[in-house]
Amino acid sequence: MPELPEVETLCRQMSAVMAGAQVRRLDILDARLGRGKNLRGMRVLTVAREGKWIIIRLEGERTIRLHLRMTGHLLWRESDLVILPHTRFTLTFDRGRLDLVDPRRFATLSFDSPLAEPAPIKNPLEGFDTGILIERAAKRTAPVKSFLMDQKVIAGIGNIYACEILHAAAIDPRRSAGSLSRAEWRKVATAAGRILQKAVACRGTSVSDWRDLYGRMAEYQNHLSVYGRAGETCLQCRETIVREPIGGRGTFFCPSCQR
DNA sequence: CGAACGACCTGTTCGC
DNA sequence: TGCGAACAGGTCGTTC
Repeated sequence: MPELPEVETLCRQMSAVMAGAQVRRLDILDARLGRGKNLRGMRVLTVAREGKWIIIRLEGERTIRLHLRMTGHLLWRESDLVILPHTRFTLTFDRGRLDLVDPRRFATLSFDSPLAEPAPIKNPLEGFDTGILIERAAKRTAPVKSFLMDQKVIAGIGNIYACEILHAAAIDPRRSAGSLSRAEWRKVATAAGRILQKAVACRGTSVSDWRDLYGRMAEYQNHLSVYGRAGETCLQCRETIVREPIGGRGTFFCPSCQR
């Protein structure tokens, strides 16, 4: 589910409501998430995003690391504290409760674990270095779309935004990453920066069931050019958008203006 | 090292 | 209407 803009949205909203707050209790409802910790009385220092990871830093060098994978949702609730279906943990504060709701149970939770090796482009919101892209893509034969989604290279881009970025850059997603010219990588970098920034401003993309921390729909789904639009008309050239699997993932593109 | 593919889960949508 | 197949925002492990 959530890619960089969705996770960024949740982190900003959590930071606003949780920073400085004291944990009352943590309850793990799904044993798949592992054992909980006694965090009672600890204050939240910061809530930050690393790629698609959510890092909650607490007093005493304690951290909670959370990854929502495909269907993880986080909801902040202050009234009507009924446990919704598929709730996997609850983190209770004096002023409200943070719930993880995750139907597919792919989300993961860990405590105090070491940070992963940062990707060369660890925060696409701060801009891209085209040189790094070219260097890392050299000799890679996998499709450029899979390359954009490789978290070891760029942290945060997933299926929706990879499709949108390549359409904006007019690049065929099936081309090998190593085949793009410098000028094409510049177009990709520019498109990626612009699209991700705008998606953050829109609080993400609500395809199917994504909602923000307060259960509200996002806005970027109203700006999608290709994702989810198979059979519809390309707004750029009037050709029909197609869907074709790449790397096992549904990929949407315009066969006419993406070359 | 990189690439391809199945596995992990459950719910919803699609096609006959 | 009903039923099985296909599909879904993401990674990870295995095999070649």
